[in-house]
Amino acid sequence: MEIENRIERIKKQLHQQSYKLTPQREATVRVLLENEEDHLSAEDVYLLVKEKAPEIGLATVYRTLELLTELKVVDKINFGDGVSRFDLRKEGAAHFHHHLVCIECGKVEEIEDDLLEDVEKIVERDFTFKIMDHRLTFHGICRNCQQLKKGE
Amino acid sequence: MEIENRIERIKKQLHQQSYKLTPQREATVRVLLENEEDHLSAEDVYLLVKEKAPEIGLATVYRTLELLTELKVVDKINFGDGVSRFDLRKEGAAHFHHHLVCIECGKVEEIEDDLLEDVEKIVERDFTFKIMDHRLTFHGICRNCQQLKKGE
DNA sequence: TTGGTTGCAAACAGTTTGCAACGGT
DNA sequence: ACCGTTGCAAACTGTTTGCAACCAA
Repeated sequence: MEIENRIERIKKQLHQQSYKLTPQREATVRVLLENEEDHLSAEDVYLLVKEKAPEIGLATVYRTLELLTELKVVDKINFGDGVSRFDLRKEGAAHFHHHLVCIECGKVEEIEDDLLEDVEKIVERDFTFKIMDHRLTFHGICRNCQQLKKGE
Repeated sequence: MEIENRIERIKKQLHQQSYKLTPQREATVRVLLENEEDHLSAEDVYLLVKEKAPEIGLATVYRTLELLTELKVVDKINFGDGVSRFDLRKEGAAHFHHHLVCIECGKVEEIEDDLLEDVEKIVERDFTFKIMDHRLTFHGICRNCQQLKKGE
């Protein structure tokens, strides 16, 4: 099963830096894996983890998410409301994926395609800037809301 | 003088929506104009405004910045620390400009060029997503820090 | 006199931290 | 016994809100 594999790999990653995959941490990772497309906030993760491990504390979830961010297992993102969201990094993905945020319904869609190769070349050349990562978000109206507006 | 012109224009924009350019608001706008390249946080703005108008309250600054954001005079941005920063929109700029954030020294550089035209066409076509605005940030190492690293 | 605006303080939301207790090695 | 980890509560930070006072039209 895919999930078990990924947990095993994360476990090894933790061990390499002499951290442990405690039950609380495992439960947290499991929630992230099971809701991979969902852009959960720390609070969201907390509530979901609580269903399986009711004794867990919010602080532990925060600490785990911070740890996972350091290990680059997840990315901490921020769509402008004051809330951090956490996104699993795809295996071997060199770059952060992009997001489409609908300003009508708030839905967030992900784009895996690397659209920025050309743009990055230009930036690196013209600004002598060594790019390590990027964040690209489009704000607009999603397919669904476009349909709804037509019917108005 | 350039600044006076821009204030005059913002004043008109406010009046059109029956808001007033009060002394506090003017002082706030002035600070933004005088620190145009600086990506100030609300707190930053507050401290700078206080030098000229010591009686102003933090809440007023927040309310003014919110108002200016609504009017699209400024853009509210967010580089991942928990702080909102405010950036004057260039006159007539259809799109938000881009940023280069240096992960060594924290400096933020701006790019005015619209690099995303082609990418946007692809996204609008492939995802049926009507793009209204975008945010693009590159994280990496700036010219300066690259030099410093060479010398190590 | 009305309605937008202000300053202050209190409230709030998300996040972090201090600390004593816990648990595996 | 040690040391990383946990849960809890308190602290903190950035932001928002309620409200009485204010001020220009």
